[in-house]
This record gives sequence, structure tokens and C-alpha cells, in this order.
Amino acid sequence: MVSDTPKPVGRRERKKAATRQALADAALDLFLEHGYDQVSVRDVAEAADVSTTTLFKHFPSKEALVFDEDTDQQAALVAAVRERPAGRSLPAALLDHLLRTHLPTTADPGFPRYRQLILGTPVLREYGHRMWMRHEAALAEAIADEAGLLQDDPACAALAHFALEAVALTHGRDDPRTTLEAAFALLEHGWPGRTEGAGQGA
Amino acid sequence: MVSDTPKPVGRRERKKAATRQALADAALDLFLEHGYDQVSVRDVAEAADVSTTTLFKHFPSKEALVFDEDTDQQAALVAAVRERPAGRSLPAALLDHLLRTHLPTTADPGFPRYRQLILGTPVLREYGHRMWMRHEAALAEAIADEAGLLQDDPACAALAHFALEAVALTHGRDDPRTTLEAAFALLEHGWPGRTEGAGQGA
DNA sequence: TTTAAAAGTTGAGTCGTTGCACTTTTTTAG
DNA sequence: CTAAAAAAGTGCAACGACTCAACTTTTAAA
Repeated sequence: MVSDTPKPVGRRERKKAATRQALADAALDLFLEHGYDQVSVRDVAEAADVSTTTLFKHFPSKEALVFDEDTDQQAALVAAVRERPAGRSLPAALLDHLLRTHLPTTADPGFPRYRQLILGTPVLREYGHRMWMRHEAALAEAIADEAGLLQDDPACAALAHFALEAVALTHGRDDPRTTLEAAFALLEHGWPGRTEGAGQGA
Repeated sequence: MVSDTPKPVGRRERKKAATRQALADAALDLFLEHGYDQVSVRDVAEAADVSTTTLFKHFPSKEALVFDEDTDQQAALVAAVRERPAGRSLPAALLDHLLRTHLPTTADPGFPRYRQLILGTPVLREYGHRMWMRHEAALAEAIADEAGLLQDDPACAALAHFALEAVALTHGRDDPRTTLEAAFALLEHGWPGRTEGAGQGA
């Protein structure tokens, strides 16, 4: 368990991982210190003692340096839908999951600064949002399956899209929890139609 | 020199507008002909017989060359909310407006190609979406005012955000109308809670 | 007319990103 | 066990988008 490597973890791959980690660490340090736009990729590469080309062999873009920890959120998202408690609606289950995973993350002391770096840098906020929205198709599929609807049902696509977009709504708000709950109240019960006196159809 | 008093619109501004139009026209022609990524800003500037620096004095970015016609959608959006027919709910009024303005691909014969250029070029799709979402705050304000709620009410912000995002849902779908209607049905009536004892199996 | 401020234009440079060439490691053939 | 190809890492130089400091032209003021 100590010296044996059950899976062929090559010496080369270990050095590769070390270089990658050095790049990510150097990048985060420099970005937090001087600001994302004030640091060039050449600076990051130099701090990690590699060339810019090597940097781009490890990370597809400058923004990707910040989003190194790519935990599998998609599986958790789908699981929140599929393994929701009995009697819990789909929007409610999604709200529970998002409140659990996107609000209290502040166990790490350095996390607020990391979060502020992303939210305060437009290009990083965009990049993170785009990555987050990549789960839309998988989520829509799970929703459709759970609801017993067709794979490309527009309502399922809409719920998946809106549920993921809801977290973007909380950015820059003083009370993310209330915002998230209000958004999901809308998805769950609809807009309180105080103006219409007669409902149509169905 | 001469005694002719310059009209309110200087001849300088006219030439400036002409240069700007020449740039936008050349850009659209070249982009439609060879594809956005295959045409450099230098090519566009050369086609309009100016330097690249001059191009960037007229347009803030390469993408902005395509979105020259910045019609005032925001006013129309707010008007759709404020001047909606009596008894019409806010989501319904927004749906009507979007169906009217975003579906009937205008009478312009060249418009489909223009639309395809944008939707088929990721960076342009992103840029257009970002511009579209800039109306979110104004729309949320109008919604809050019409609903008699506070300016920063989370539900109003959510409705504004989701209503604007709904058009992004239609991109790449074969039936945009149905998709839009399904999305607004969700916003109007909420997610049908079929999990409460109504589901069959699973 | 003189002159100064404003706007237009430009070539040279920066930054993110990539293609081509070179070195090093791993795999395969003898 | 050696040799050499195949694969992967690395770097220099270049490309495209975009900016900066200086020069020229236009407009307005004295």
C-alpha cells in the first residue's frame, strides 16, 4: 500500500501532474495577488519554470488555470434528481441540492477570495457559467426520464435550463438563499397571476 | 473659410458614419462569404480601406461588427410589460412579445443567412446572448413596478432572467414556438407536480 | 489669421494561442 | 540487452485580436 502502485502510474505521469499542479498553484497565487487581467500567461509559465507552450499543453486556456478542480458536479446533479426522497417534486429536489452544494461552501478559509476572483473577473465568470451550463443536457435527460416524458420534451429542457441558470441569479446578490428559493418557487408554482381572472385550458 | 454655417450634423460626423457603415458592410459580406473565423479584422479593415486601429475606433471588438444594428429592444421589452392588455398576465404578455419579435423571421430575404452566421459561430452566439441579457435589470424593474413589488424582489429578478433566457432555449431546436410556449407555461403555472402520488411506478 | 482642443489615423507593440521543430521517455524489433 | 521508432514533452517563433503613443486633420475659439 505504500510503495506498490497497483495501477501503472508512470514516473512520467507523476512529473506531468506535478507540473500541472505547479502551474495551477502559481496561477492562482499570481491572480489573487495582482488580479487576473494584470497577469499574463507568460508570467504564470515563468513562475512555474516552463514555457507558455507547455502551459497550454496542460490547460486549454488561461481561464482553465483557475478552474483546475473540476469535481464531477454533473453526476451529483443527476443523482439529486434520480434519488430524490419520495414525494419530493423535481424542482424541490433540485433546490435542496443547490442549497446544499452552492451555499455553505465556506469551509476552506481561502475560498471567499477565490470566489471573489471569479465573480469579479467577467471573463472568468463567463467561463465558469459556460462550464456549469454544460450539464444542461444531462440534467434535462434525467428530468425527462423521471417525469416519464419524452427525451426532448421542451418543458424538461426548460426546467433544466432554468434550474441551472438560477445559480447565476444569486451572483452579486446579498441574499443568495432567498434568491434561489424565490427562483425555484417560480419554477414550482408559477408566477402568481393576480392579474388574470380566468385561467385557460387544461 | 466660407460663410456657410455648418448644420447641426457636421460633415465630419457624416464621413465618420460612412466609414462605420463601410466597415460593417464589408465585415458582413466577408463573414457570410468565408466564415467568421476565416476572416481577420485586418481583412475587414483592408476591404474598407482603413487600418485595423481605425476599425477598433469604430467598433469595440470584432464581434461588434456583426451586431451593428442595435435596435432598441429594451424599450420594446419594457413596453410589452407595461402596456400589456388588461387581464393578461406578465408571463403571457412577455410570451406574446417574444413570439411576435423573435419568431417570424422577418421579411428580409438575407436574414436567415445572417441568423445562421451568428448561431453557427460560438463566439458570436455568446456575444449576442450577453447583449440580450443586458436588458435583464430594466425588465426586472418594469416587472416589479407592474406587480407592485419591491425593486429588488427576487421573484421579479427571476422572472426577468428566465424570460430572457427562454429565447436561448429555442436556439438549435426544430420547433422554437413550442419550446418558447413550454418555457412560459412553466413560468406561468409552475412544474406539474405529478410526483405526489400521481406517478406511475419508478 | 492664429492657435488650441478634439477627433482620425497609423505603425509598433502586447497578450492569448498555435504550428513546427527538437528533445526525452516509452515501446517495440532484432 | 540494444537499437530505433513511436509517443509525448518542451520551446521558439509566429499569427490574430487588440492597445498605445505619436502624427495629421478638422473644428472651434481668440
